[in-house]
Amino acid sequence: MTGGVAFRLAGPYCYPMEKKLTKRGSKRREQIVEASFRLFSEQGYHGTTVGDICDELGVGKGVFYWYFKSKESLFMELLRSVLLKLRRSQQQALEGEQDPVGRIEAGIRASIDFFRSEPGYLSVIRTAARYEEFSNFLHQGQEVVVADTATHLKEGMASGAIRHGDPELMAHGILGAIFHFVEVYFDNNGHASTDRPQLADEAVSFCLKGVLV
Amino acid sequence: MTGGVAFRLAGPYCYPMEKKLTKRGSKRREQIVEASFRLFSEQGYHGTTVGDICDELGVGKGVFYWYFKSKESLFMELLRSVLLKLRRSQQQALEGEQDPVGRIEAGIRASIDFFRSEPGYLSVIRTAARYEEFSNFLHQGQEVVVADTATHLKEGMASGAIRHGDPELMAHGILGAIFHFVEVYFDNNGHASTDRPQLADEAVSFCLKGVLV
Amino acid sequence: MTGGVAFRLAGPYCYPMEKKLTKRGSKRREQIVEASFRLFSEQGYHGTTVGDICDELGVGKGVFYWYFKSKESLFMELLRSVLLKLRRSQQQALEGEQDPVGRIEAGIRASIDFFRSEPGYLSVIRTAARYEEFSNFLHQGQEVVVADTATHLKEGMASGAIRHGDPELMAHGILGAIFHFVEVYFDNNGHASTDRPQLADEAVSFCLKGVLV
Amino acid sequence: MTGGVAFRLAGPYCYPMEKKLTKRGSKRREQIVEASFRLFSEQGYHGTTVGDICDELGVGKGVFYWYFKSKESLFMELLRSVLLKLRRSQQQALEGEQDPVGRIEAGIRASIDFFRSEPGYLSVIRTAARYEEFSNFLHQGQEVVVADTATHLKEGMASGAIRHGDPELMAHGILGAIFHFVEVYFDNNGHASTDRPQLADEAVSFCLKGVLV
DNA sequence: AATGAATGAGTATTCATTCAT
DNA sequence: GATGAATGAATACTCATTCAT
Repeated sequence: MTGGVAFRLAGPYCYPMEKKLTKRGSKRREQIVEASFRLFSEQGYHGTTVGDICDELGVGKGVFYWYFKSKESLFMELLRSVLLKLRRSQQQALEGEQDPVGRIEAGIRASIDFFRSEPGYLSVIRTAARYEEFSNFLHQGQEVVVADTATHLKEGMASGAIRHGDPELMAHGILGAIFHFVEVYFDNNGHASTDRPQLADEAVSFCLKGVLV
Repeated sequence: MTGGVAFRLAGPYCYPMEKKLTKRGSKRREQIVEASFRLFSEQGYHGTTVGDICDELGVGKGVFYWYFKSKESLFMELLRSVLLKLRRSQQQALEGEQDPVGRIEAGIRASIDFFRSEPGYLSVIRTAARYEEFSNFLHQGQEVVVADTATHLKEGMASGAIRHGDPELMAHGILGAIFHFVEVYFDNNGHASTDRPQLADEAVSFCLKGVLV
Repeated sequence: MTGGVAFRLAGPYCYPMEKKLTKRGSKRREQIVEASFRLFSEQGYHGTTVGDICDELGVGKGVFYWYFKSKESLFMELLRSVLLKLRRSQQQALEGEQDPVGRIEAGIRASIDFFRSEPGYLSVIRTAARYEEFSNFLHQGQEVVVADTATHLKEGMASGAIRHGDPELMAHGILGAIFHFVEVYFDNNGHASTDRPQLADEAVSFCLKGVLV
Repeated sequence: MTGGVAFRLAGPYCYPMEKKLTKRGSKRREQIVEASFRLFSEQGYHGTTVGDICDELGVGKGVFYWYFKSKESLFMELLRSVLLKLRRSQQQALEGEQDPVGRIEAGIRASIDFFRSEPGYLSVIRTAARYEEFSNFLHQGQEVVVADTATHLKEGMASGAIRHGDPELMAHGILGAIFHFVEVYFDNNGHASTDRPQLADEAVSFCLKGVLV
């Protein structure tokens, strides 16, 4: 059983354009990815034009379309890569955790650390959530995380550590709360960031213990 | 102390354009509001053009600008109206509740019922969250709800009903979870709706009791 | 021989719409003329909308078209009226002057005083000069003034007071210089007004020396 | 001391958009400049749409915006170029003239020749005078010419060649007269052009007599 | 006389994408 | 691989004028 997110890697948009790239070409491609990540984070998807990206690198627009089929497919690649990174840090965090509750806690902490480490990640995900073109893909990823978390919850219920209830719904509750915390406290979108060291502890408390005595 | 959300009613965008409208005019205005509510819900803000709205009603484009200053201001009006309605249903639900925990529960149930009653409401809010022009306004509203919920939480802590912790953070957790539930279960955005009658009960359980035994 | 400007009073746009107006109607009409004079002066022709004018008076747009055929015809009326007033003050100034040089001087002084008395007059004329629709009419008026001044110049040449030369061209020189002085020193268009008492004296000096033997 | 007009060459709008243009691109850009010069001259600024310009060349609208930031900036470029050309022909004319009166005469003749050579130049300047967006720039240029002419006048006063008086005002008189002559005699705006060979001579007479002792 | 409502052609500008070289 | 050039549909908003009441 996997302990993290198992995003579907197949499907539309999945593989980068089939093209044999020279060393120089790969470098150029990577430059585009980096520049666009920065720009999308700062200005949003529609706020960033293909021209912006090319200007940033000082290249003509043809370059963009040499490496990417479209603006949309570039963003999809970015999104997929962010989700993959998130999944990997979650998986790493779970390794070695035997206790289902411990796994959930580790996942929560890993997620918070992930978004704290690079606010651009949150930005990409939030942007993706905004547009139908991407939200389906995001949804899929989300469902996998939920299913995974639900598995841990079920284990916990079986072992008596977790109260009985709808595990899918609980998982959604956790996910919603965590994502909201991250949005509120790491937001770089014009509002003052209000990160606090104990955020992870309190988030874990909230999700695991609830608010009642 | 108010028991619900107290969205600021003053400020920019607050009052509809000052214009004396005849009965016919008010009707037309209302038609525009309704049509645009529908179209924005279905196609999003940028996906809906002023032309779409006018075509829907079979009128010239000038009509739109007779009643509204701009597309943006119409959307703001829609947004304000949705937030106001939400606030009112929350306030109604709180009336008569003495117990702080009861108030929180009532607020949660009212919110869920609200978005269930009309999926377009959620759509408008989500759309607003997407664009900086509106997200500030939304943010303000959110902060008020959070502050309000935090007040109930503090009362509960004082009375020993609620565990000690950061009330603002707890309030954000509740809000994030609820909003996420609503998004997942009432979403009409291409994904099959999966509403379930016991959603409110389980949401209340999650938020109030937590997931641990 | 006339001593001033004899603007053609016939032609297109010439008579106000044929309509019997009640006392109240005449008043309303006058209000429109006054308000639009002010607005055109401040904001220019295209910068002033029919809506602006009606808003200024707090009336509906129908009112405007009850009294005026079009925005254009209102402006023509304004223009005609300004030119008429200018002509009248010039004529008054000439009365009693026997000497042709004295007549020219009087005309110059009268013109300067006229535009100094009400900067809006200049504004209307300048606006008229900007648009083909009105510039023809203005041109006609100008030609009459020129012809008139040329007559004085010819008389002066006959009497030996004025050097020989093309009288029409001299007249244009005077007119051009005067109008430019007025524009530069009475301009209210964002540039600081720099009116100076001795302007008329110096203008007369410049123009008369230019034509004197 | 400069002997002509020293239009400010720095400031906003001053440099054309920085873009590397191929030979083909430069050609296209030049085509746009030429076509728009013609159209602006014939139809005025607001009377000429970006669409007109592109249609004239049989290209898509995007082309325009590839080479120019906006319609306004294109017109500014046109205006700046016309003023620069005018200044250059004035400067050339002054070279070698030692006598201040001679310099003034040369400047007058150069200006008249300039506008006679290409009526479109006048049209551009007149158009610029119509719109606040451009009139400030024009004003600056004008002030420089006036200051320059005033310098010559002062020299002439010192040497006793020119009567005493306000040099700035005299300079404005000359400028106003010349510009008016040009407008009246070279106008192509629907009125028959009535150019006459001796115009320059008579203009010089009028202006110099006006200022001579 | 007057009002509010409606019209609709008109305009500058943007931008993802394609193409010729 | 890369460039600059070109495309053209799309969009929000304006405003003189007309109309129904």
